[in-house]
Amino acid sequence: MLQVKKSISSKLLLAIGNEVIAMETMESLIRQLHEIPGKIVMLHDGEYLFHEGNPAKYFYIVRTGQIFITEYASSGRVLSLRLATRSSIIGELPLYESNPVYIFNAVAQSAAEVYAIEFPVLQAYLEKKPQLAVNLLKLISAHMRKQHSKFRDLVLYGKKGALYSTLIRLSNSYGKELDDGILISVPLTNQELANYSGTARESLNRMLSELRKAGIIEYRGHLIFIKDLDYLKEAIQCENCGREVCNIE
Amino acid sequence: MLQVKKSISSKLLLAIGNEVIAMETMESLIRQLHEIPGKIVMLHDGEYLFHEGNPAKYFYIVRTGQIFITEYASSGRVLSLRLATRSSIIGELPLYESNPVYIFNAVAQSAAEVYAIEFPVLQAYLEKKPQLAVNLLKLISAHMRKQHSKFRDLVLYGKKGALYSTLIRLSNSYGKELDDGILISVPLTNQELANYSGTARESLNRMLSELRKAGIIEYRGHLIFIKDLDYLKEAIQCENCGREVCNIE
DNA sequence: CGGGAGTTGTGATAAATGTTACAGGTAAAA
DNA sequence: TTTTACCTGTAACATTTATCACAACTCCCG
Repeated sequence: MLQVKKSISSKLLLAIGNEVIAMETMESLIRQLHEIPGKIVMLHDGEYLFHEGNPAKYFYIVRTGQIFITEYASSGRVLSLRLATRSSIIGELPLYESNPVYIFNAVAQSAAEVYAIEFPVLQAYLEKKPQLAVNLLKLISAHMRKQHSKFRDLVLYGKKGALYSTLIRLSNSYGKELDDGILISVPLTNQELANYSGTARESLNRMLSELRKAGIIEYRGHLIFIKDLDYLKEAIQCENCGREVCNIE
Repeated sequence: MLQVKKSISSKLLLAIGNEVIAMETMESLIRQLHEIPGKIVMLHDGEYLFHEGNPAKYFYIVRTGQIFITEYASSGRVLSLRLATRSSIIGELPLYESNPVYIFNAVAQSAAEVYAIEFPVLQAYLEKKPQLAVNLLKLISAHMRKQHSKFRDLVLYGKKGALYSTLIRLSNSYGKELDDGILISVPLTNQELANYSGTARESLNRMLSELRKAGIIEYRGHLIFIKDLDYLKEAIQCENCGREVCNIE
Protein backbone atom coordinates (compact mmCIF):
# COMPACT_ATOMS: atom_id res chain seq x y z
CA MET A 1 0.00 0.00 0.00
CA LEU A 2 2.76 2.42 0.81
CA GLN A 3 4.92 1.19 -2.02
CA VAL A 4 4.38 4.08 -4.39
CA LYS A 5 6.59 5.26 -7.20
CA LYS A 6 7.90 8.73 -6.70
CA SER A 7 7.11 10.95 -9.61
CA ILE A 8 9.74 13.21 -11.05
CA SER A 9 7.48 16.21 -10.82
CA SER A 10 7.57 16.33 -7.06
CA LYS A 11 11.35 16.23 -7.15
CA LEU A 12 11.33 19.22 -9.39
CA LEU A 13 8.92 21.07 -7.20
CA LEU A 14 11.22 20.39 -4.34
CA ALA A 15 14.05 22.02 -6.20
CA ILE A 16 12.20 25.27 -6.66
CA GLY A 17 12.20 27.94 -4.04
CA ASN A 18 14.00 26.14 -1.32
CA GLU A 19 16.04 28.82 0.21
CA VAL A 20 15.77 27.10 3.52
CA ILE A 21 17.68 29.57 5.57
CA ALA A 22 18.84 32.75 3.97
CA MET A 23 22.41 33.90 4.28
CA GLU A 24 21.27 37.12 5.88
CA THR A 25 19.25 35.29 8.55
CA MET A 26 22.33 33.31 9.33
CA GLU A 27 24.55 36.35 9.49
CA SER A 28 22.10 38.28 11.57
CA LEU A 29 21.87 35.36 13.97
CA ILE A 30 25.62 35.20 14.35
CA ARG A 31 25.75 38.94 14.90
CA GLN A 32 23.03 38.71 17.52
CA LEU A 33 24.83 35.91 19.26
CA HIS A 34 28.05 37.85 19.39
CA GLU A 35 26.29 40.59 21.30
CA ILE A 36 25.66 38.14 24.11
CA PRO A 37 28.42 38.20 26.71
CA GLY A 38 30.73 35.25 26.39
CA LYS A 39 34.37 34.35 26.21
CA ILE A 40 36.82 33.47 23.51
CA VAL A 41 38.42 30.03 23.55
CA MET A 42 41.57 29.24 21.58
CA LEU A 43 42.24 25.68 20.50
CA HIS A 44 45.35 24.17 19.04
CA ASP A 45 45.36 21.48 16.37
CA GLY A 46 43.85 18.30 17.77
CA GLU A 47 42.61 19.86 20.99
CA TYR A 48 39.19 18.89 22.25
CA LEU A 49 36.61 21.56 22.86
CA PHE A 50 34.51 18.99 24.70
CA HIS A 51 33.94 15.26 24.93
CA GLU A 52 30.67 13.41 24.73
CA GLY A 53 29.29 12.81 28.17
CA ASN A 54 30.82 16.00 29.56
CA PRO A 55 28.43 18.34 31.34
CA ALA A 56 27.36 20.93 28.81
CA LYS A 57 28.01 24.45 30.01
CA TYR A 58 28.61 26.39 26.86
CA PHE A 59 27.13 27.00 23.52
CA TYR A 60 29.77 27.78 20.89
CA ILE A 61 30.16 29.74 17.73
CA VAL A 62 33.20 29.04 15.60
CA ARG A 63 35.19 32.09 14.63
CA THR A 64 38.19 30.63 12.86
CA GLY A 65 39.51 27.18 12.09
CA GLN A 66 37.67 23.92 11.63
CA ILE A 67 36.20 21.64 14.20
CA PHE A 68 35.27 17.99 13.79
CA ILE A 69 32.05 16.90 15.43
CA THR A 70 32.24 13.18 16.08
CA GLU A 71 30.74 10.39 18.09
CA TYR A 72 32.39 7.22 19.35
CA ALA A 73 30.91 3.78 19.35
CA SER A 74 31.96 1.23 21.92
CA SER A 75 33.34 -0.90 19.10
CA GLY A 76 35.99 1.76 18.60
CA ARG A 77 34.38 3.02 15.47
CA VAL A 78 34.04 6.72 14.98
CA LEU A 79 31.12 8.47 13.36
CA SER A 80 31.90 11.93 12.06
CA LEU A 81 28.97 14.25 11.76
CA ARG A 82 30.12 17.69 10.88
CA LEU A 83 33.15 19.75 10.07
CA ALA A 84 32.27 23.07 11.61
CA THR A 85 33.83 26.27 10.38
CA ARG A 86 33.43 30.04 10.66
CA SER A 87 29.95 30.95 11.92
CA SER A 88 29.01 27.36 12.63
CA ILE A 89 27.17 26.77 15.83
CA ILE A 90 28.20 23.94 18.13
CA GLY A 91 26.48 22.41 21.12
CA GLU A 92 23.03 23.73 20.35
CA LEU A 93 21.30 20.54 21.35
CA PRO A 94 21.55 20.53 25.14
CA LEU A 95 19.68 23.82 25.14
CA TYR A 96 17.18 23.96 27.98
CA GLU A 97 17.95 20.56 29.35
CA SER A 98 17.81 20.29 33.08
CA ASN A 99 21.10 18.51 33.42
CA PRO A 100 22.76 18.83 30.07
CA VAL A 101 25.64 16.80 28.69
CA TYR A 102 27.23 17.00 25.29
CA ILE A 103 26.31 14.08 23.09
CA PHE A 104 29.16 14.60 20.64
CA ASN A 105 32.86 15.29 20.70
CA ALA A 106 34.27 18.48 19.27
CA VAL A 107 37.93 18.47 18.30
CA ALA A 108 39.88 21.12 16.46
CA GLN A 109 41.09 19.99 13.07
CA SER A 110 43.47 22.92 12.96
CA ALA A 111 44.14 25.83 15.29
CA ALA A 112 40.75 27.33 15.99
CA GLU A 113 39.02 30.10 17.86
CA VAL A 114 35.51 29.82 19.21
CA TYR A 115 33.15 32.09 21.09
CA ALA A 116 31.56 30.49 24.15
CA ILE A 117 28.27 31.55 25.69
CA GLU A 118 26.95 29.99 28.88
CA PHE A 119 23.65 28.21 28.40
CA PRO A 120 21.76 30.12 31.11
CA VAL A 121 22.89 33.39 29.59
CA LEU A 122 21.81 32.34 26.14
CA GLN A 123 18.50 31.12 27.46
CA ALA A 124 17.80 34.41 29.17
CA TYR A 125 18.48 36.26 25.93
CA LEU A 126 16.25 33.90 23.96
CA GLU A 127 13.29 34.68 26.19
CA LYS A 128 13.92 38.39 25.93
CA LYS A 129 14.55 38.50 22.21
CA PRO A 130 12.01 36.56 20.20
CA GLN A 131 13.81 37.43 17.00
CA LEU A 132 16.85 35.61 18.30
CA ALA A 133 14.79 32.56 19.24
CA VAL A 134 13.17 32.58 15.85
CA ASN A 135 16.50 32.81 14.07
CA LEU A 136 17.88 29.98 16.12
CA LEU A 137 14.79 27.98 15.30
CA LYS A 138 15.47 28.52 11.63
CA LEU A 139 19.05 27.44 12.02
CA ILE A 140 18.17 24.29 13.90
CA SER A 141 15.52 23.44 11.33
CA ALA A 142 18.19 23.77 8.68
CA HIS A 143 20.45 21.43 10.66
CA MET A 144 17.64 18.99 10.88
CA ARG A 145 17.23 18.95 7.15
CA LYS A 146 20.92 18.43 6.62
CA GLN A 147 20.95 15.52 8.94
CA HIS A 148 17.86 14.05 7.45
CA SER A 149 19.09 14.18 3.90
CA LYS A 150 22.28 12.44 4.87
CA PHE A 151 20.28 9.78 6.64
CA ARG A 152 18.21 9.27 3.55
CA ASP A 153 21.25 9.06 1.30
CA LEU A 154 22.67 6.36 3.51
CA VAL A 155 19.50 4.32 3.88
CA LEU A 156 18.48 4.47 0.26
CA TYR A 157 21.85 4.32 -1.46
CA GLY A 158 24.05 2.52 1.02
CA LYS A 159 27.57 3.39 2.00
CA LYS A 160 28.25 4.64 -1.47
CA GLY A 161 25.36 7.03 -0.97
CA ALA A 162 26.82 8.19 2.31
CA LEU A 163 30.20 8.81 0.68
CA TYR A 164 28.81 10.66 -2.31
CA SER A 165 26.68 12.72 0.01
CA THR A 166 29.73 13.57 2.09
CA LEU A 167 31.73 14.56 -0.98
CA ILE A 168 28.95 16.80 -2.21
CA ARG A 169 28.64 18.42 1.20
CA LEU A 170 32.36 18.90 1.45
CA SER A 171 32.43 20.53 -1.94
CA ASN A 172 29.61 22.86 -0.92
CA SER A 173 31.39 23.84 2.26
CA TYR A 174 35.04 23.74 1.34
CA GLY A 175 35.11 23.48 -2.43
CA LYS A 176 37.18 25.90 -4.50
CA GLU A 177 35.79 26.10 -7.98
CA LEU A 178 38.49 25.75 -10.60
CA ASP A 179 37.83 25.74 -14.32
CA ASP A 180 37.79 21.96 -14.63
CA GLY A 181 36.22 20.95 -11.33
CA ILE A 182 36.08 21.54 -7.60
CA LEU A 183 38.95 21.22 -5.19
CA ILE A 184 38.07 20.26 -1.64
CA SER A 185 40.40 22.50 0.26
CA VAL A 186 40.46 20.51 3.50
CA PRO A 187 43.03 17.76 3.90
CA LEU A 188 41.28 14.61 5.09
CA THR A 189 42.76 11.17 5.56
CA ASN A 190 40.91 8.16 4.24
CA GLN A 191 40.08 7.23 7.80
CA GLU A 192 38.56 10.61 8.49
CA LEU A 193 36.54 10.48 5.31
CA ALA A 194 35.42 6.94 6.14
CA ASN A 195 34.19 8.14 9.53
CA TYR A 196 31.69 10.42 7.83
CA SER A 197 30.03 7.45 6.21
CA GLY A 198 30.47 5.03 9.07
CA THR A 199 32.45 2.91 6.65
CA ALA A 200 35.56 0.82 7.04
CA ARG A 201 38.62 2.61 5.74
CA GLU A 202 39.29 -0.20 3.28
CA SER A 203 35.79 0.01 1.84
CA LEU A 204 36.08 3.74 1.48
CA ASN A 205 39.43 3.35 -0.18
CA ARG A 206 37.98 0.98 -2.73
CA MET A 207 35.10 3.33 -3.46
CA LEU A 208 37.53 6.19 -3.98
CA SER A 209 39.65 4.04 -6.27
CA GLU A 210 36.61 3.26 -8.37
CA LEU A 211 35.72 6.92 -8.59
CA ARG A 212 39.27 7.68 -9.63
CA LYS A 213 39.31 4.99 -12.28
CA ALA A 214 36.02 6.27 -13.61
CA GLY A 215 37.47 9.78 -13.84
CA ILE A 216 34.99 11.25 -11.36
CA ILE A 217 37.64 12.43 -8.93
CA GLU A 218 41.42 12.69 -8.72
CA TYR A 219 44.03 13.78 -6.24
CA ARG A 220 45.71 17.16 -6.32
CA GLY A 221 48.40 16.75 -3.77
CA HIS A 222 46.59 15.44 -0.76
CA LEU A 223 43.35 17.11 -1.61
CA ILE A 224 40.44 15.57 -3.43
CA PHE A 225 39.56 17.19 -6.71
CA ILE A 226 36.07 16.50 -8.02
CA LYS A 227 35.96 16.44 -11.79
CA ASP A 228 32.38 15.33 -12.20
CA LEU A 229 30.19 16.49 -9.36
CA ASP A 230 27.07 15.81 -11.41
CA TYR A 231 27.87 12.14 -11.49
CA LEU A 232 27.83 12.05 -7.71
CA LYS A 233 24.64 14.07 -7.56
CA GLU A 234 22.82 11.89 -10.02
CA ALA A 235 23.86 8.72 -8.27
CA ILE A 236 22.03 9.76 -5.12
CA GLN A 237 19.23 11.66 -6.83
CA CYS A 238 20.47 14.88 -5.34
CA GLU A 239 17.84 17.54 -5.61
CA ASN A 240 20.33 20.39 -5.77
CA CYS A 241 19.01 21.65 -2.54
CA GLY A 242 21.58 24.40 -2.34
CA ARG A 243 24.55 25.14 -0.20
CA GLU A 244 22.43 26.30 2.67
CA VAL A 245 21.11 22.81 3.28
CA CYS A 246 23.60 20.53 1.66
CA ASN A 247 26.76 21.26 3.57
CA ILE A 248 28.83 19.67 6.26
CA GLU A 249 29.00 22.60 8.65
CA MET B 1 44.08 9.74 15.38
CA LEU B 2 40.36 9.90 15.83
CA GLN B 3 40.08 6.19 16.40
CA VAL B 4 39.51 6.31 20.13
CA LYS B 5 37.87 3.75 22.35
CA LYS B 6 34.78 5.05 24.00
CA SER B 7 34.87 4.57 27.71
CA ILE B 8 31.87 3.18 29.51
CA SER B 9 31.89 6.04 31.96
CA SER B 10 30.81 8.61 29.44
CA LYS B 11 27.91 6.40 28.41
CA LEU B 12 26.80 6.30 31.98
CA LEU B 13 27.10 10.01 32.35
CA LEU B 14 24.96 10.36 29.31
CA ALA B 15 22.28 8.29 30.95
CA ILE B 16 22.02 10.59 33.93
CA GLY B 17 19.85 13.64 33.90
CA ASN B 18 18.79 13.60 30.35
CA GLU B 19 15.24 14.70 30.53
CA VAL B 20 15.61 16.34 27.20
CA ILE B 21 12.20 17.85 26.94
CA ALA B 22 9.93 17.70 29.90
CA MET B 23 6.37 16.43 29.57
CA GLU B 24 5.07 19.71 30.89
CA THR B 25 6.98 21.75 28.32
CA MET B 26 5.46 19.59 25.67
CA GLU B 27 1.98 19.91 27.02
CA SER B 28 2.29 23.63 27.49
CA LEU B 29 3.50 23.95 23.92
CA ILE B 30 0.54 22.01 22.60
CA ARG B 31 -1.81 24.13 24.68
CA GLN B 32 -0.21 27.31 23.37
CA LEU B 33 -0.47 26.09 19.82
CA HIS B 34 -4.13 25.31 20.21
CA GLU B 35 -4.77 28.91 21.15
CA ILE B 36 -3.60 29.95 17.72
CA PRO B 37 -6.46 30.17 15.24
CA GLY B 38 -6.53 27.22 12.89
CA LYS B 39 -8.86 24.61 11.50
CA ILE B 40 -9.59 20.99 12.18
CA VAL B 41 -8.94 18.45 9.44
CA MET B 42 -10.47 14.97 9.50
CA LEU B 43 -8.73 12.14 7.72
CA HIS B 44 -9.96 8.67 6.93
CA ASP B 45 -7.78 5.60 7.01
CA GLY B 46 -5.16 5.82 4.29
CA GLU B 47 -5.90 9.43 3.37
CA TYR B 48 -2.98 11.73 2.70
CA LEU B 49 -2.59 14.89 4.71
CA PHE B 50 0.03 16.06 2.23
CA HIS B 51 2.50 14.72 -0.30
CA GLU B 52 6.16 15.54 -0.57
CA GLY B 53 6.72 18.32 -3.04
CA ASN B 54 3.37 19.95 -2.26
CA PRO B 55 3.49 23.61 -1.33
CA ALA B 56 3.55 23.77 2.47
CA LYS B 57 0.73 25.92 3.81
CA TYR B 58 -0.01 24.42 7.17
CA PHE B 59 1.66 23.32 10.29
CA TYR B 60 -0.20 20.45 11.97
CA ILE B 61 -0.80 19.06 15.41
CA VAL B 62 -2.25 15.59 15.66
CA ARG B 63 -5.29 15.31 17.91
CA THR B 64 -6.39 11.71 17.38
CA GLY B 65 -5.28 8.77 15.28
CA GLN B 66 -1.88 7.93 13.89
CA ILE B 67 -0.10 9.37 10.92
CA PHE B 68 2.79 7.85 8.99
CA ILE B 69 5.50 10.23 7.92
CA THR B 70 7.29 8.75 4.92
CA GLU B 71 9.49 9.60 2.03
CA TYR B 72 9.64 7.98 -1.39
CA ALA B 73 12.75 7.15 -3.33
CA SER B 74 12.71 7.07 -7.09
CA SER B 75 13.53 3.36 -6.90
CA GLY B 76 10.07 2.82 -5.47
CA ARG B 77 11.42 2.24 -2.02
CA VAL B 78 9.76 3.89 0.91
CA LEU B 79 11.46 5.28 3.93
CA SER B 80 9.26 5.65 6.97
CA LEU B 81 10.34 8.22 9.49
CA ARG B 82 7.72 8.65 12.13
CA LEU B 83 4.38 7.40 13.30
CA ALA B 84 2.84 10.54 14.69
CA THR B 85 0.13 10.39 17.29
CA ARG B 86 -1.75 12.63 19.72
CA SER B 87 0.18 15.88 20.33
CA SER B 88 2.75 15.14 17.66
CA ILE B 89 3.70 18.04 15.49
CA ILE B 90 3.88 17.62 11.73
CA GLY B 91 5.32 19.82 9.03
CA GLU B 92 7.47 21.91 11.31
CA LEU B 93 10.39 22.01 8.94
CA PRO B 94 9.30 24.42 6.24
CA LEU B 95 8.91 27.09 8.90
CA TYR B 96 10.05 30.47 7.61
CA GLU B 97 11.00 29.29 4.18
CA SER B 98 10.29 31.72 1.44
CA ASN B 99 8.60 29.22 -0.82
CA PRO B 100 8.01 26.19 1.32
CA VAL B 101 7.23 22.68 0.19
CA TYR B 102 6.74 19.59 2.30
CA ILE B 103 9.65 17.23 2.13
CA PHE B 104 7.74 14.23 3.46
CA ASN B 105 4.42 12.52 2.95
CA ALA B 106 1.89 12.30 5.73
CA VAL B 107 -0.74 9.60 5.49
CA ALA B 108 -3.29 8.55 8.07
CA GLN B 109 -2.74 5.05 9.38
CA SER B 110 -6.22 5.07 10.82
CA ALA B 111 -8.99 7.66 10.99
CA ALA B 112 -7.34 10.77 12.35
CA GLU B 113 -8.01 14.34 13.33
CA VAL B 114 -5.42 17.11 13.09
CA TYR B 115 -5.32 20.79 13.88
CA ALA B 116 -3.94 22.94 11.08
CA ILE B 117 -2.34 26.34 11.54
CA GLU B 118 -1.24 28.45 8.60
CA PHE B 119 2.47 29.11 8.58
CA PRO B 120 2.23 32.91 8.42
CA VAL B 121 -0.14 32.87 11.39
CA LEU B 122 2.19 30.66 13.39
CA GLN B 123 5.15 32.80 12.46
CA ALA B 124 3.41 35.94 13.65
CA TYR B 125 2.66 34.30 16.98
CA LEU B 126 6.22 33.11 17.35
CA GLU B 127 7.55 36.63 17.08
CA LYS B 128 5.02 37.92 19.57
CA LYS B 129 5.39 35.12 22.10
CA PRO B 130 8.98 34.27 22.87
CA GLN B 131 7.87 31.52 25.22
CA LEU B 132 6.21 29.79 22.31
CA ALA B 133 9.29 30.12 20.15
CA VAL B 134 11.43 28.77 22.95
CA ASN B 135 9.13 25.81 23.50
CA LEU B 136 9.12 25.05 19.82
CA LEU B 137 12.88 25.28 19.85
CA LYS B 138 12.96 22.68 22.59
CA LEU B 139 10.66 20.40 20.70
CA ILE B 140 12.62 20.64 17.50
CA SER B 141 15.84 20.00 19.38
CA ALA B 142 14.25 16.85 20.75
CA HIS B 143 13.27 15.81 17.23
CA MET B 144 16.81 16.36 16.16
CA ARG B 145 18.09 14.04 18.84
CA LYS B 146 15.63 11.36 17.92
CA GLN B 147 16.65 11.50 14.34
CA HIS B 148 20.27 11.52 15.17
CA SER B 149 20.13 8.51 17.42
CA LYS B 150 18.36 6.52 14.76
CA PHE B 151 20.97 7.55 12.25
CA ARG B 152 23.67 6.40 14.59
CA ASP B 153 21.97 3.07 15.23
CA LEU B 154 21.80 2.46 11.54
CA VAL B 155 25.33 3.51 10.71
CA LEU B 156 26.98 1.71 13.57
CA TYR B 157 24.86 -1.41 13.81
CA GLY B 158 23.50 -1.82 10.30
CA LYS B 159 19.99 -2.73 9.33
CA LYS B 160 19.66 -4.86 12.41
CA GLY B 161 20.44 -1.75 14.41
CA ALA B 162 17.80 0.18 12.54
CA LEU B 163 15.24 -2.52 13.24
CA TYR B 164 16.05 -2.84 16.92
CA SER B 165 15.99 0.92 17.22
CA THR B 166 12.57 0.99 15.57
CA LEU B 167 11.24 -1.72 17.86
CA ILE B 168 12.48 0.11 20.94
CA ARG B 169 10.94 3.35 19.74
CA LEU B 170 7.67 1.65 18.94
CA SER B 171 7.58 0.13 22.37
CA ASN B 172 8.24 3.52 23.94
CA SER B 173 5.48 5.14 21.94
CA TYR B 174 2.90 2.41 21.59
CA GLY B 175 3.94 -0.30 24.02
CA LYS B 176 1.49 -1.66 26.57
CA GLU B 177 3.38 -3.14 29.47
CA LEU B 178 2.12 -6.58 30.38
CA ASP B 179 3.61 -8.70 33.12
CA ASP B 180 5.83 -10.71 30.79
CA GLY B 181 6.77 -8.11 28.23
CA ILE B 182 5.61 -5.24 26.07
CA LEU B 183 2.90 -5.40 23.46
CA ILE B 184 3.22 -2.98 20.56
CA SER B 185 -0.36 -1.93 20.16
CA VAL B 186 -0.12 -0.74 16.57
CA PRO B 187 -0.71 -3.26 13.79
CA LEU B 188 2.12 -3.00 11.27
CA THR B 189 2.76 -5.17 8.27
CA ASN B 190 6.23 -6.47 7.64
CA GLN B 191 6.50 -4.08 4.74
CA GLU B 192 5.63 -1.11 6.92
CA LEU B 193 8.11 -2.18 9.53
CA ALA B 194 10.76 -2.71 6.87
CA ASN B 195 10.20 0.83 5.62
CA TYR B 196 11.32 2.21 8.97
CA SER B 197 14.72 0.61 8.51
CA GLY B 198 14.96 1.14 4.80
CA THR B 199 15.22 -2.63 4.55
CA ALA B 200 13.86 -5.16 2.09
CA ARG B 201 10.78 -6.89 3.45
CA GLU B 202 12.47 -10.26 3.12
CA SER B 203 15.47 -9.14 5.11
CA LEU B 204 13.24 -7.75 7.80
CA ASN B 205 11.29 -10.96 7.85
CA ARG B 206 14.47 -12.95 8.40
CA MET B 207 15.53 -10.67 11.22
CA LEU B 208 12.13 -11.02 12.87
CA SER B 209 12.27 -14.80 12.48
CA GLU B 210 15.63 -14.86 14.17
CA LEU B 211 14.33 -12.74 17.02
CA ARG B 212 11.39 -15.08 17.35
CA LYS B 213 13.55 -18.19 17.38
CA ALA B 214 15.76 -16.59 20.00
CA GLY B 215 12.71 -15.88 22.13
CA ILE B 216 13.19 -12.13 22.04
CA ILE B 217 9.83 -11.39 20.46
CA GLU B 218 6.65 -13.26 19.55
CA TYR B 219 3.35 -12.54 17.88
CA ARG B 220 0.16 -11.90 19.80
CA GLY B 221 -2.40 -11.94 17.06
CA HIS B 222 -1.00 -9.51 14.56
CA LEU B 223 0.82 -7.46 17.09
CA ILE B 224 4.44 -7.78 18.05
CA PHE B 225 5.07 -8.70 21.65
CA ILE B 226 8.53 -7.95 22.97
CA LYS B 227 9.63 -10.45 25.58
CA ASP B 228 13.18 -9.25 26.03
CA LEU B 229 13.52 -5.55 25.38
CA ASP B 230 16.88 -5.49 27.15
CA TYR B 231 18.33 -7.78 24.52
CA LEU B 232 17.44 -5.26 21.84
CA LYS B 233 18.77 -2.38 23.90
CA GLU B 234 22.07 -4.06 24.60
CA ALA B 235 22.55 -5.01 20.99
CA ILE B 236 22.61 -1.36 19.97
CA GLN B 237 24.20 -0.01 23.15
CA CYS B 238 21.03 1.85 23.96
CA GLU B 239 21.67 4.45 26.56
CA ASN B 240 18.18 4.31 27.98
CA CYS B 241 17.70 7.83 26.90
CA GLY B 242 14.08 7.88 27.97
CA ARG B 243 10.75 8.00 26.23
CA GLU B 244 11.05 11.67 25.54
CA VAL B 245 13.88 11.12 23.12
CA CYS B 246 13.62 7.52 22.09
CA ASN B 247 10.25 7.37 20.44
CA ILE B 248 8.81 7.25 16.98
CA GLU B 249 6.43 10.18 17.25
C1' DC C 1 70.00 10.69 5.87
C1' DG C 2 67.56 6.97 7.83
C1' DG C 3 64.18 5.23 10.83
C1' DG C 4 59.50 5.12 12.38
C1' DA C 5 54.82 6.39 12.66
C1' DG C 6 51.11 7.07 10.13
C1' DT C 7 48.96 6.46 5.74
C1' DT C 8 47.46 4.21 1.33
C1' DG C 9 46.29 0.39 -1.74
C1' DT C 10 44.82 -4.19 -2.58
C1' DG C 11 43.79 -9.18 -2.25
C1' DA C 12 41.33 -12.98 0.08
C1' DT C 13 37.65 -14.19 2.65
C1' DA C 14 33.53 -13.67 5.59
C1' DA C 15 29.30 -11.57 6.88
C1' DA C 16 25.33 -8.74 5.94
C1' DT C 17 21.86 -7.43 2.94
C1' DG C 18 19.24 -7.34 -1.43
C1' DT C 19 16.85 -9.77 -5.18
C1' DT C 20 14.15 -13.18 -7.31
C1' DA C 21 10.97 -16.67 -7.03
C1' DC C 22 7.36 -19.03 -5.17
C1' DA C 23 4.30 -21.61 -1.79
C1' DG C 24 1.06 -21.00 1.53
C1' DG C 25 -1.87 -18.26 4.84
C1' DT C 26 -5.62 -14.91 5.97
C1' DA C 27 -9.30 -11.91 5.70
C1' DA C 28 -12.65 -9.45 3.48
C1' DA C 29 -15.54 -8.92 -0.66
C1' DA C 30 -18.52 -11.14 -3.99
C1' DT D 1 -18.65 -20.22 0.44
C1' DT D 2 -15.57 -19.12 -2.95
C1' DT D 3 -12.69 -15.81 -4.85
C1' DT D 4 -9.38 -12.40 -4.64
C1' DA D 5 -6.07 -9.37 -2.95
C1' DC D 6 -2.76 -8.97 0.20
C1' DC D 7 0.38 -10.69 3.45
C1' DT D 8 3.96 -14.03 5.40
C1' DG D 9 7.76 -17.24 5.22
C1' DT D 10 11.64 -19.13 3.10
C1' DA D 11 15.08 -20.81 -0.18
C1' DA D 12 18.70 -19.80 -3.70
C1' DC D 13 21.57 -16.65 -5.41
C1' DA D 14 23.76 -11.90 -6.18
C1' DT D 15 25.70 -7.85 -4.38
C1' DT D 16 27.56 -4.95 -0.92
C1' DT D 17 30.33 -4.22 2.87
C1' DA D 18 33.45 -5.64 6.63
C1' DT D 19 37.50 -7.89 8.28
C1' DC D 20 42.09 -9.55 8.14
C1' DA D 21 46.55 -9.43 6.32
C1' DC D 22 50.21 -7.24 4.40
C1' DA D 23 53.19 -4.55 1.13
C1' DA D 24 54.37 -0.01 -0.21
C1' DC D 25 54.52 4.83 0.32
C1' DT D 26 55.24 9.53 2.61
C1' DC D 27 56.68 12.67 5.70
C1' DC D 28 58.45 14.16 9.83
C1' DC D 29 61.92 13.93 13.32
C1' DG D 30 66.11 12.59 15.34
